[in-house]
Amino acid sequence: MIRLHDTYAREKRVFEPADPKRVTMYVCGPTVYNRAHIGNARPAVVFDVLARLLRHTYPDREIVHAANITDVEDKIMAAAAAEGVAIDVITERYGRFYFDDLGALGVPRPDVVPLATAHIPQMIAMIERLIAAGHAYAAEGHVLFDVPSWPDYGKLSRRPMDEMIAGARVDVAPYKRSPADFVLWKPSAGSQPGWESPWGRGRPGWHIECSAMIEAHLGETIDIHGGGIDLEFPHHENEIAQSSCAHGGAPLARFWLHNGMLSMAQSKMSKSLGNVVTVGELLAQGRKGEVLRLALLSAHYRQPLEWSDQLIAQSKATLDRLYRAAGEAEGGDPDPGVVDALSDDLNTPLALSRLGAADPSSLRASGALLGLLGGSTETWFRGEGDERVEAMVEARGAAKKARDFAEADRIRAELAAEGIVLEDGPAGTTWRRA
RNA sequence: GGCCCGAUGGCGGAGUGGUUACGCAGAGGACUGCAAAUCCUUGCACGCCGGUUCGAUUCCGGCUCGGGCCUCCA
Repeated sequence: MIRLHDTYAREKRVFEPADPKRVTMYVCGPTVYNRAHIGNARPAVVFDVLARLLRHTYPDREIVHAANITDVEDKIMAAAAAEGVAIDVITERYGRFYFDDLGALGVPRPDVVPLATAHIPQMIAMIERLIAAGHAYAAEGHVLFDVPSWPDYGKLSRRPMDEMIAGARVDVAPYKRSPADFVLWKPSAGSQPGWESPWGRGRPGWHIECSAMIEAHLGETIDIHGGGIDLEFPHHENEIAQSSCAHGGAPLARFWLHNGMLSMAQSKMSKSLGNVVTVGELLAQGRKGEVLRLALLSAHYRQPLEWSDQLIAQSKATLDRLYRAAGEAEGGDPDPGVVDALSDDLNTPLALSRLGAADPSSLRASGALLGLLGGSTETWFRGEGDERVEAMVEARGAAKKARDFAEADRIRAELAAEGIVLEDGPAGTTWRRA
């Protein structure tokens, strides 16, 4: 039995898929205009663990994990203009980087990866339905969602609608009926990417993308919708409004899950603040992707997590210990304690602590649920084979046998200087990279 | 200012109405030629003030501090 914290209800609820054959999950993906930072990777890792848990819990059902790519957006246009290249040069480049980075973190490509630009007709169709139903209106080339027409607006984020309508902090565009109304479609100038529509040449607003792609791939009501807590308002609120109004009031998602933010130097990791470290940079520093993954899972997904070198070092130490315990075992079933911990709203820190009590083969299987411990222990500690090191270890063994400890220690120190640690055991000497 | 979330030992981080995980780091010991790894032992906490209760870190209220969001900038 899985229990998940539903942001909408603000409590943990027992999760049971609506469809006996299929489980549907959608997670808001990136806008591809630059390299992903480690904070961007948190939802991808967290919901990958959830997908693994769902596959384990519902082996007879199809698990459909979808995550979109936003490939039309003003920031992309700005990035393309800055480099003097076409839009799709930017989106293809950073889309590829994104999946490469996630792959390094042990996150496979989701089952469905819809591109916004591949769903323009579906977006237009949904907007037309919203207009027909009286929930949207066209004005000066824009189409706006009529927020006051949807009384449940604000329920997810618990914001009183009258305040949103009354007090907008930004300048309100004159064509808006209510300050709270948001854009579904906006006009594109000649040089901007655009598509023909009933309202002229234009492009979609950000929020309608997710609603249309969810409908196209997963249906009207999905089991789980995930994303960062910073998307709760307005993005997810708007998604709910659009989808529910287009579907006669049907809820968009049965469970809303939100991950907490990563911080660095005490504040949210974000480009605008400059306190960012990208996955690519961390990998280039020699950090192993699996270490980064464990670091991201070391706190409960809803808690904020402070990213630091110490966190990385601790995660590395933890993985060293776990790989040692796992040895070269394989097969086995996941430890029930680990499964229970994950089933309780994805309690990864508790699951991690219970990994320590599992026997080797169970440890491997339990690790697989978390996307950890998938490689061989020898590779983990040594990386590529190294004949030169082997020869030095052998030479030191000979020196030891001759009780020439000065020579043996000299060789050991020489290897230590390269970050190679020797360990003398009953079965001989082994070595590893620190 | 509004809404929401959090506050646990040197650090990270679970959990619980009463005996309070786990990991890292530290200390002592075993093992080792010396180490490393491993094992054993061990010190250290529940932001502040009230309330409920036989009893609160755990429930309730207030406060302080920190974080997130506050609309076509996501």
